[in-house]
Amino acid sequence: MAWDTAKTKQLLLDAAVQEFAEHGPQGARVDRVAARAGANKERIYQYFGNKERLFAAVLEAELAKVAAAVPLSADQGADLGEYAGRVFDYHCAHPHFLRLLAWEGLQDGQVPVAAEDERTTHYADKVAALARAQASGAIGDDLDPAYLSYAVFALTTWWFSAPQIVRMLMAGVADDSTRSRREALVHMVRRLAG
Amino acid sequence: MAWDTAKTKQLLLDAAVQEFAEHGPQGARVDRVAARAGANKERIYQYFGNKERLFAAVLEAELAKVAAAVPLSADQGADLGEYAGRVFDYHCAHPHFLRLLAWEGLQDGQVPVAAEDERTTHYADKVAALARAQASGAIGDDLDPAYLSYAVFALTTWWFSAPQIVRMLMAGVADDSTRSRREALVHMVRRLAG
DNA sequence: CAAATGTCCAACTCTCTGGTTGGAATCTTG
DNA sequence: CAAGATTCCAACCAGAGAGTTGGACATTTG
Repeated sequence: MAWDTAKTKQLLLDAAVQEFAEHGPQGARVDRVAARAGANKERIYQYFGNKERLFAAVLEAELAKVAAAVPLSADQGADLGEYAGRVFDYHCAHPHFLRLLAWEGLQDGQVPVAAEDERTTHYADKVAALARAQASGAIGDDLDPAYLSYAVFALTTWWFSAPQIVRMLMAGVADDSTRSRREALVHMVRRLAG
Repeated sequence: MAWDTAKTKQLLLDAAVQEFAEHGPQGARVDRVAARAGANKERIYQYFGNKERLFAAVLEAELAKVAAAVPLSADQGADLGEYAGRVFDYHCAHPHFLRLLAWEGLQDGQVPVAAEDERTTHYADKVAALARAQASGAIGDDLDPAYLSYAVFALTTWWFSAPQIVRMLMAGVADDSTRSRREALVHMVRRLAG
């Protein structure tokens, strides 16, 4: 049988995504990643160098996915609430992504953020799209567009970042389904966008 | 000299707060906690049992502090924006607390949340205060008070939960000082409260 | 003061795990 | 098909770090 190194590498990366999302960069076990992928531990060091760089590779791969999955163009920015809803939907479907991001945020200040320049321009694009929507009058312009997008991301993702707090906070809510969370989110973002 | 075990225990707890905030439950090193406190590692096992229970003790201690520091009574709830501002100020002054909470949120689903019942009623009180403020007409009532407090916490804390993303998001903002963040936050919460 | 109890610490154990290695199997090339 | 390169893997290594222990010292109690 012919070698299929690309496939092995992909299997390892997928396994690593799961493992890192569950346990974080510290708790993740290289052996477990290899076992999940049905490959040998040594392959990881051959392909990715070490655990730290494997984590970086995982982050970059997932960032690319999410960037492609939920674009924000100028016209879509017109209904910011619905955009937030779509981001929310994405995270519901791929709950591991925000865990990876959360772990990245908690990393030691020493380790550089993965693909920082690329991501910075990516966010700049989003902010610029909001600025255009404001200029066109589609949404209110009393907030700096960067702060407005801050609000969108904060409101959209905090369900996933602090699930234990959300659970305690929502203990008394009659209907706290995913659907009603989404509705509340869309409602709140629309109001913020004015 | 008389033994001062209470002091040693407190020193260990303080050191553990720092260590866990910086490195998380996985990355924290028991030896380092002992060294920071100028005590012996064995004291930790004597007083707290093991690393996991030390982490729980750390969380409970800090939760008690924060609950006492930023109360939300019905009348204070009238200006929800200013309440959010005060919570923001607290976290600026004690940045380690939200890191602890973030790590708690990422824990394995297996380990029980520290002081869950107590915290649940604590949050229920806050939500009830908001509900009263809504009933009195001080703030708008088109949002479930639980979702409203979700928004307050999400907007107030995401700066700290995802600092790397905030940094990239704010790269193009002329004046992104703590002050302007606080102003934007108060403004956004006021608008949400209607 | 002497026994009992509690506090402290240096040194130890033992498991876990990131990373390596030597060699076997597989593929490519001439 | 032979030589060289590449992929694969089982076993190994070394260090780290959670948790323990044995005994020295301090304090209380009778």
